[in-house]
Amino acid sequence: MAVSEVGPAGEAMCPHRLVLEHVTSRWGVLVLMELLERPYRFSELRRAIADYGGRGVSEKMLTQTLQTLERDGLVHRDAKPVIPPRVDYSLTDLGREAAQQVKALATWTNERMADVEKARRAYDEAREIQSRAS
Amino acid sequence: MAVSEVGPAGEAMCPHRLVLEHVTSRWGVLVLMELLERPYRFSELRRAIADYGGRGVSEKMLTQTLQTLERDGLVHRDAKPVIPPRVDYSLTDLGREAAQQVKALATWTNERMADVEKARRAYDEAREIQSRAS
DNA sequence: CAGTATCCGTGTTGATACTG
DNA sequence: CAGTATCAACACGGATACTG
Repeated sequence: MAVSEVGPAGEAMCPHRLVLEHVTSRWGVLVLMELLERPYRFSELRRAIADYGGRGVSEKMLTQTLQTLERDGLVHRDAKPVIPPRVDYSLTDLGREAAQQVKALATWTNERMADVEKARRAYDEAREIQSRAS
Repeated sequence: MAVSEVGPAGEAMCPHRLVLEHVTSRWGVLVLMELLERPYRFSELRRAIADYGGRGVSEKMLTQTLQTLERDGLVHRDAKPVIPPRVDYSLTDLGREAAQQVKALATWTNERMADVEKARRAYDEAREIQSRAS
């Protein structure tokens, strides 16, 4: 069957929001950023993403993410008819543009991390004081 | 209790990925983009987001999103002690930077929509033909 | 290796009711 | 108006087993 055409709740929404959701999805972000560096094979990509920490991505989710991005024309899938199978994933021109935007966002996040953490400490401290006054 | 400190699955991950998830989250994206235009009150923001289509955001999710973004230092919350209550939300300088990145991504998505839809048609057609050869 | 298919737990979400 | 609290549903994501 076809890859998901609708949002999580199945409701209609303007089409460009869907693409935005695909691109900014949990694994979509990481896939695009990795592929920005170079093409990857399936398992290779899975390992690369695992290095970001956490549990990493399951085969199922990676497959799903790649299919969605391929369908949107952002990722190119090159399946070589050899045994054992070999499939290379790379970005299309369109995908490269998307990935660069995502990368910019990730870079910004990285640069501003100190400010964010400072804000978080201030926020938590304020709440701490407030709850103390119960 | 404190606002979510961990990812969906509860696992540890590098801190900047968390911020990225907050910013690119389902409602985070829309909140940031709306606030980039001007400050909003709570319900006003809820209505504005509903106009994007779909079911819109629930009060709970909007609250949660705003709290997360506030804690990260991206959103400023200004609660006036009046009756009935009035709370204005706006972007901090940090938040404005984030929102601009997000906006750029959304704009790109919008501009490239035609290409994406073309790719989707091609993808679906290819699968159609393949399934016909069963 | 690179998937697909299936089942299933659980977290995220949303509806509802309630408070200040 | 601007939330908080509680509960139920459902989609997401993961584990496993299987295929080409």
